[in-house]
Amino acid sequence: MKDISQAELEVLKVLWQHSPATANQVVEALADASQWHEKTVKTLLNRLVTKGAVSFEKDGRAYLYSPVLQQSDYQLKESQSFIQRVFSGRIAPLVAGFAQHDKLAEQDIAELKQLIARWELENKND
Amino acid sequence: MKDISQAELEVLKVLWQHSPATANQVVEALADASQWHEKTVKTLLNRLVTKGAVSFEKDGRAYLYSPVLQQSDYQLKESQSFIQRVFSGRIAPLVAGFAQHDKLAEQDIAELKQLIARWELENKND
DNA sequence: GCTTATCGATTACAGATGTAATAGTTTGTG
DNA sequence: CACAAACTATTACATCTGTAATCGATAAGC
Repeated sequence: MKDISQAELEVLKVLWQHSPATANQVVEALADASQWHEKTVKTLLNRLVTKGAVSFEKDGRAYLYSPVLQQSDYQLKESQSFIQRVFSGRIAPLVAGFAQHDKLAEQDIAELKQLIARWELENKND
Repeated sequence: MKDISQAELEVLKVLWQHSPATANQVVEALADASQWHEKTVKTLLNRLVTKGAVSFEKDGRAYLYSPVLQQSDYQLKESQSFIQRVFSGRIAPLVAGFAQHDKLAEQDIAELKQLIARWELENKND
């Protein structure tokens, strides 16, 4: 699968939230957040189809688009490549950077603690 | 500062590890990891200079290159934009994804626990 | 049935990027 | 001093990306 560009990602996000969707529904969903012309959004949809990240089925004259690439798969793959590229594969330094610059909220800490606890339960083979 | 491309980043990494460095030193440092032609590396160095991410001073006929953009600054900025783009700004889901796919090592957990502890010390105003 | 509005498909075009090759300049060497 | 070697600067070029406009088909209304 070819890389998804940043503009394409915004379109994909819409489909992840609600699919299948017509091109116009996607255009409308993006109307608030972006200033994209309808033609632009349709080009992006097309490129996503070409890249295999989105599929469609005909519904009369219009198409109904659905994501093929799932959000969780995208997130995992992008996370891994990002962490590899920028932090040589180590995840803690990323979180540490956030902590140092006050980008961590109470909620983040709580969630991190919880998932650490879960991890330790499942890996109690110390 | 214009965006640093992925190829440019590899060059920057060399300078973060050792600077100042001549173009040839950078070329050699990249010789193992990549198949880049010498000319390619020099083009990338040039683009980094144009983008303001790298500076140089003349040393005879050759230049000595140094990073202007610091690694920690780059990491923080990229992390924030990545987390925003891919995880709507929440960092815990990223770590959770790693945990679910067994991408977390003992050491990662240890580091995370430690930084959480530090965070809680500094934010004991609950 | 014909025309028009509406879809998707195709084409456009400038800037970024990957990956070099060539041109121009300086310097060490004979 | 002249020439060659070694640097950097400039140029090249295909592909990807952002951002649309135009073309061609088709469905809906009159």
